[in-house]
Amino acid sequence: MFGLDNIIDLFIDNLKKLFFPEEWIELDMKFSKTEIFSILYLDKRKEITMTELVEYINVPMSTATGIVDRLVKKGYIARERSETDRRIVVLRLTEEGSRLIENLKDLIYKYLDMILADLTDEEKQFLARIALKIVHNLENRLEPKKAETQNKNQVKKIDIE
Amino acid sequence: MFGLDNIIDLFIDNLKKLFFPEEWIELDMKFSKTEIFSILYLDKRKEITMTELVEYINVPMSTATGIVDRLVKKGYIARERSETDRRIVVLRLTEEGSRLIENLKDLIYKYLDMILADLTDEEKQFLARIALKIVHNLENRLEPKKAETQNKNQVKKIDIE
DNA sequence: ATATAATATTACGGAAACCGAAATATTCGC
DNA sequence: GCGAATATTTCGGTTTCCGTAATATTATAT
Repeated sequence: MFGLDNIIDLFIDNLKKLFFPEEWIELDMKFSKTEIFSILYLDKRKEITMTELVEYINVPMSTATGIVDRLVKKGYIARERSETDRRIVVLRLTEEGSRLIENLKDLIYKYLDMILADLTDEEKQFLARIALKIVHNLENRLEPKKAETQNKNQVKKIDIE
Repeated sequence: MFGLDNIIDLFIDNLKKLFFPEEWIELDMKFSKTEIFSILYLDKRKEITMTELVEYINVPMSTATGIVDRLVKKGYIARERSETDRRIVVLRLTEEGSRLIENLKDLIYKYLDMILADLTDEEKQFLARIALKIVHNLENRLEPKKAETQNKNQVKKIDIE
């Protein structure tokens, strides 16, 4: 369509190089996939409950307990009871957890830097703009909650068959 | 440095949406990570030996045998002995395996298409060019084998401590 | 020709991370 | 106080990987 066809093949061929450089290995050893997602989600939300975590990473409650167990034992997240409702467990990153995220972002940043080394400044600028656009697109496309609720009581288009 | 700093945060926040859309789920259920890499590598190389596979996916031989066992049982790859050296096992994709790859590429293509929906044609063109550059950069950076072997018997730099 | 090396499979036992179901504990709201 | 909500614990089972060692088959070198 617009010349990305063959690029896809190229990217698939280089998938391994792209997503599994040496730098990732340590991370890969330290955490499972769900653990990484849990930490990242926690970093984003600052405070979440077990139920929220379960909804996000999409695992049974018993599994989530295990995941959190490990992360607590490793010292990356803190597990406290809510003051207002003592049934609820509140998760948050410890300082070590925050440091971990910082390091992770640093790693990603350096990795990107390496990958983008060949690009000119203009290309980088352009790429940054496009990346922003893509992320926004993603957000709208996969999470149109706000828009939905906003339009909820406005107009209801009815498809006619 | 060039405006990608905050973009990284944005991307991390959307990691899950980016890399684990609904479409991927079926794939995730059907294969382990190493299985996917094995199939993709096989598609790229057309024919490989167990040893080559092991070098690529970086697992013990006994594990690789298990991986291939599963993929053979599922009908995606064929396992034959080399005619010229009967110790060697030659792996190749079956027709069903090739179809699988085709579908996978199709999936990726559609997914990309969705993600890039917001971009103008010029932006897509530009992105294609940049992508090419990045991949080439990757190839040179992580696989300078040819250059190495060429220089092998030329000069040997000796580190002095 | 025989010993050695290379290639791969098989056979263990063991670990990590997950599933799902059921039992338990605490606490909240009514 | 009772039923619902929140989370943990327990338990048996599955998958996928690890690492070691034994075995089988074939190629190569002396």
